[in-house]
Amino acid sequence: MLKKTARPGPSLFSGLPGHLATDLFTGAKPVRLKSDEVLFLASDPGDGCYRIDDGLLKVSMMSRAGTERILAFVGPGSIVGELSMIDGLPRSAAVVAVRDSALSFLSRSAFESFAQRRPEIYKSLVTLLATRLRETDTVIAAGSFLPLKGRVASTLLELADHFGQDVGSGRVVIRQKIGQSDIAAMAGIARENVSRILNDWKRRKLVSRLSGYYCLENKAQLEHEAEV
Amino acid sequence: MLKKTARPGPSLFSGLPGHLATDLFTGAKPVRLKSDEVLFLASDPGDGCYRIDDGLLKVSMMSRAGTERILAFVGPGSIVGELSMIDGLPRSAAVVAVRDSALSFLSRSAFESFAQRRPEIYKSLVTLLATRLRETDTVIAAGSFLPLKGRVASTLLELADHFGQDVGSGRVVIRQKIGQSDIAAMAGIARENVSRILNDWKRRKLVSRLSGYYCLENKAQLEHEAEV
DNA sequence: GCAGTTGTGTGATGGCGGTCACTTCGCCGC
DNA sequence: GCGGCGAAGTGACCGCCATCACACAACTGC
Repeated sequence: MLKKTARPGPSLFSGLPGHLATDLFTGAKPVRLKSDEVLFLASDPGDGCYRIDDGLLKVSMMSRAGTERILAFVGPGSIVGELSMIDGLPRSAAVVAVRDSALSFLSRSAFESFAQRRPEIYKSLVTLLATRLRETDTVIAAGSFLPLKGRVASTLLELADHFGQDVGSGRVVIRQKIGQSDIAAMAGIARENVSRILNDWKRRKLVSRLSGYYCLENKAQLEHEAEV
Repeated sequence: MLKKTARPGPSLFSGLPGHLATDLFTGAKPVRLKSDEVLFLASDPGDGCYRIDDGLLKVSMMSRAGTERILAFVGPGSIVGELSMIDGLPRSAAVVAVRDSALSFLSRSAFESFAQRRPEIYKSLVTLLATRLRETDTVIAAGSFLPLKGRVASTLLELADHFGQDVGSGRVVIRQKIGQSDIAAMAGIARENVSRILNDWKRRKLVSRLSGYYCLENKAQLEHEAEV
């Protein structure tokens, strides 16, 4: 399981080092999305990436049957759409705004001319992609080895890593309105089971809800559930 | 589904452009592995990568219960272990020789001093990682949406992409001795079901076996099975 | 407040696919 | 050839989890 210290402030997810990002995205075209608006869909053509300035989006894949698998929620500081920027191939996943959001669009050519002047950007990109790769590996492992509970635990911990705020004695609040259908789509299981599991854990004091936000009461125990 | 034209010759999987690779790996320490020998295991420390010069290895993850999930088979020209080289973190997966193999080891420091002189290497690395990411996304999608048959089809097609040799009228032979337990571990399902599915397809003339090698008789139909 | 809408809780049911227990095949060495 | 042994085939069983079908809460806009 990948650990990341939850920081308040920006760069919640895999982003770029601050100074580089500001330079790279100066002059980038601002984009605004309203809640539920689609940035792009899988297999769309596209050759640029976006930095999230504000809001919250989800990265997901859809089956033809319409079921959704959420790969990640991404907030301010994160980059999305970098794969198509790199290789020019169609989008590999969809990105949809979960609520009103503001992004900056960077075209492939703009990126390449910037990279000409500042080749260090590639080094940062490499780091970013490596982080992504480790995360997806974790997802594959969870999907391969863990039973339902384990996957939910793993999902909650991932959310806590990205959006968690520690509130003493190991309690972590997930500071985003995430519903159980979202958790289900992240874990790749049925929504009903998320409900059952979460209630079980509530009874056993592993998690709680504070005014609509889920709160991990006993992270260590959850990590144990997520153990292979 | 990611398509790649099957080429004969080296660079079966994601590798580096030839000239760069030769420069980068001159002076790399040669490593030999016998069949079944372990190159490294997940969570091992490690900070260098390997290029495969000859042989065949598998990249896999193990559950604590001992079940295995194979992420990929990799042959000559491919790179493994690059994540730890990039970020210095422990190995994210295990790499084991499927048969006697020869590799070249490149330490992190050697890489970095090379990168100092030839920053273009980062660009290639970025491309390599992007390809990996697209592949793992495909795996997640298959695991999320496809039923057993679909996953087996998807696995066979992946093998065909990497190791396939076209032998006319759309027939493709997978030129590696891959057993059904391996296919099962790649698809993330039980070996018995691979057997049942493969036999069903043999009867329906979708696949066949030519002296121990699996052969896709009707790739189009398999692609249809792998459709979401 | 009330109705509409969206999110959540919980039982009943059924099926996909994993597991177990074999048998059968094919290949290698002697 | 003939054991031996690992890989492959196949049936029977059964458990996990998706699905269906609701009741119920919680949160909107009037």
